[in-house]
Amino acid sequence: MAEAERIQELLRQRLDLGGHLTHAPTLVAGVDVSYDKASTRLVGAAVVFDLRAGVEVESAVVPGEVRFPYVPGLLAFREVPILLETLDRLGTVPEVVVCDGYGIAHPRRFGLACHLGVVTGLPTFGVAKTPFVADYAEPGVRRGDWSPLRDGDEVLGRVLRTQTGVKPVFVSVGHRTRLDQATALTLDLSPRYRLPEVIRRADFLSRQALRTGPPTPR
DNA sequence: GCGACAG
DNA sequence: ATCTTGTCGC
Repeated sequence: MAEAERIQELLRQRLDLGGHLTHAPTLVAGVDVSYDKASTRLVGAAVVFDLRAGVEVESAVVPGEVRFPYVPGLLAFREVPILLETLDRLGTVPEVVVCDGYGIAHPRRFGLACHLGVVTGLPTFGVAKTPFVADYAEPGVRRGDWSPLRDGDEVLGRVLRTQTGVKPVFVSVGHRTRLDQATALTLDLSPRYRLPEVIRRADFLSRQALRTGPPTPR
């Protein structure tokens, strides 16, 4: 595990926080991984949406095996392998990838979204459901309201209200994406529910494959 | 030393 | 992540 932290440190040197999405992206992908509590089986899923047309373009679902334990701060080592395979199955190259978890708002400033971004070279950002690191004040109650996620002087992300009166999500940039873009995209992708549509869909597909997938032993 | 701890 | 029904509220 000390080895993983070293790799994390090396990859972090390739993180691009200055670049940004050229303009409003059209093809946006969402990725997620589901696990089987009774075995080492896991399933990765990626869903691509055409934001302009407002429709799902395609999706990919890939089964695999757990090869790394869950350790807070090292989630990427557990999920990136299957996510790379999953993204490879896509027929299109998304302009940005939304991850279920954190980007820069991480103990060593290199969460899942940063790791996946550096390894793929694609712009990425993370949308997490629960707090991890950094402090914050509860944002306003209206959709679109947000408050900074901060650790001392540095702003690591935003606590964003995607639906009025609903618990907020935690947004942080991963690679080649700006916080304001990640915020706007998260809202665009969440017109009806708390989480981005692409994440909800990827979660659904991976979970479904986990249920349907196991060949019934005889 | 103790508690916290993305998914 | 995963285990899990009903129930409160709009």
